[in-house]
Order: sequence, then C-alpha cells, then structure tokens
Amino acid sequence: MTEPSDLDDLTECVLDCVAEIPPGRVSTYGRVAAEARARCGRGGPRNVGQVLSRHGDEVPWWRVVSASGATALHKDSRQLTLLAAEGTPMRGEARVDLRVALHDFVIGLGEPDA
DNA sequence: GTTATGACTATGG
DNA sequence: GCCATAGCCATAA
Repeated sequence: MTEPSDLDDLTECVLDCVAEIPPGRVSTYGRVAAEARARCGRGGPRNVGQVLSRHGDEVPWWRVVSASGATALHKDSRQLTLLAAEGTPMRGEARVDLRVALHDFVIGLGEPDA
C-alpha cells in the first residue's frame, strides 16, 4: 500500500498515470483520462488538466500534451523547454511528435485493484 | 439543485 | 492544417 489516501481516487489515478510516463516520452490528456477512467471509472480529459493544476507539482505534468501534439497551455514555453531537455522528439518549434513521443498506455492493465 | 468554469477531445467545414 | 461547434466530467459558488 503505499497509498497516501490524501487525495481522491481520481486524483491518484491521474497522477499515477502521468508519473508512469517515462522521460523523453509524452502522453495526451485523453489517453491519461482514459487510463484513469479505466482504473477508477471516472474522469474525463478536462479532469486531467484540473488535477494537474491542483497537484501537478507532484508529477511530470510537462509530459502531458494535447491530442494535437501541441503543448497545451499557459506555460507552453516552459513545457517545451522541459520536453526538449528530456530529449523529446519535437516537430517544428511548439509541437511534439506524437508518432514517436506518445507513450503507449495499457488500458486496464495498470492497476485494477492492486 | 442549478449555473458557471476549466491545463480537453472529437467532428465538421 | 486551422477554426467553429458540440459533448463530457468533476469541482466550486
């Protein structure tokens, strides 16, 4: 158990999914949302961002990008810098190459109970 | 209980 | 490839 239980199930699942993303790779909000939903049965693409904004300081939020491969947000320059520093394959200047950088989640095989 | 907001996605033009 | 609209889920007021 290493479950802090300080956060809600949804928050735990989202943070866990983002934390599983290896360096040099990225994932999309929809992908993380789908994984989190497969584990807790809750959550949506919007909730991922909401959780990250609340507890994004505990997880590599910069490894999460929009479905278009574009850095989603308010701190795009910061995220791009971090991604580039990790060696993430990028396309253009403000876009990540999802073809190569997109991390492959295994829906339903993450943590159904354990 | 309803309305408004949010680091989104999918589809259509 | 880009813009506009619709849909979705959870939280806060």
